[in-house]
Amino acid sequence: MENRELSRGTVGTIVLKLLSERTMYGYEIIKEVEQRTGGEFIWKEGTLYPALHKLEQGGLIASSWELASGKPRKYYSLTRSGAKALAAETGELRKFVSALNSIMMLEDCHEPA
Amino acid sequence: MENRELSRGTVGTIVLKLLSERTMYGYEIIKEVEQRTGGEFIWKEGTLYPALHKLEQGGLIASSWELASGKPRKYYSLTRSGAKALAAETGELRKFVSALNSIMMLEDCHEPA
DNA sequence: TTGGCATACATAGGAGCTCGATGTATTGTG
DNA sequence: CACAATACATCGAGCTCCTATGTATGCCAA
Repeated sequence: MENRELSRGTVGTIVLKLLSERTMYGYEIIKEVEQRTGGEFIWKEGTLYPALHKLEQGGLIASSWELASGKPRKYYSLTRSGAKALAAETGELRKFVSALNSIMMLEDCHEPA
Repeated sequence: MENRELSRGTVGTIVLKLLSERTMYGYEIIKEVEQRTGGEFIWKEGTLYPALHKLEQGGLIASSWELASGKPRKYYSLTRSGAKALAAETGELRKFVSALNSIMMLEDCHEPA
């Protein structure tokens, strides 16, 4: 993404969303985000790890170290509070995009099948 | 908006979009944005005025003082460079929303009429 | 075997943007 | 006549994300 300000405020919500689908570790999240967005969102370690720590401190996610192919990985999972936060933030995001469209008229809609 | 980070990076683009429709002055822009978004985007003076100055410095908009009902107003209009920037930034915004949807699946679509 | 790359964690510092607060001044209204 | 709305402007605070840096392991190729 060229405009580095746009992604602000979305990192935490995206992490919660991914963890609501399955347990994941940090590096895996970075790669998953990059893949799903077709390389549009490329997060740096300095972006994700502090965000994960903050989410854990807030009790929205929980972590546990596990061994995979000899390397220790810190797996994160969504807590009940995290699920609530995800719902709330998804609503905020939806309102934001809707408001943005009311002026910019981006019309990010798919063709009917 | 509750999440104050979301609006980051969108102010300049929204201003360009509004000025592409008609010439406007600062205070008018604030009210127009508030009205069109149904109160979702409420910009403060400390948000808009520095943004306007930066856009003008960059040559994307031009200003001229005019008198309306005794009060001096600084009217802004889009320059040719501004129109180009608007097109580019609109594309960026569209890609951003699309990438966001690829993970969050907000589906901000309207019902067919 | 040794160098390089991907993997995997982490933190500190800097930069940029928006908001809150504050200031000035005029117009319209109750 | 006081107050709200209009209309401009700036400064400092706060938050987030990126760059840079550091550590360490596993794997593959030369």
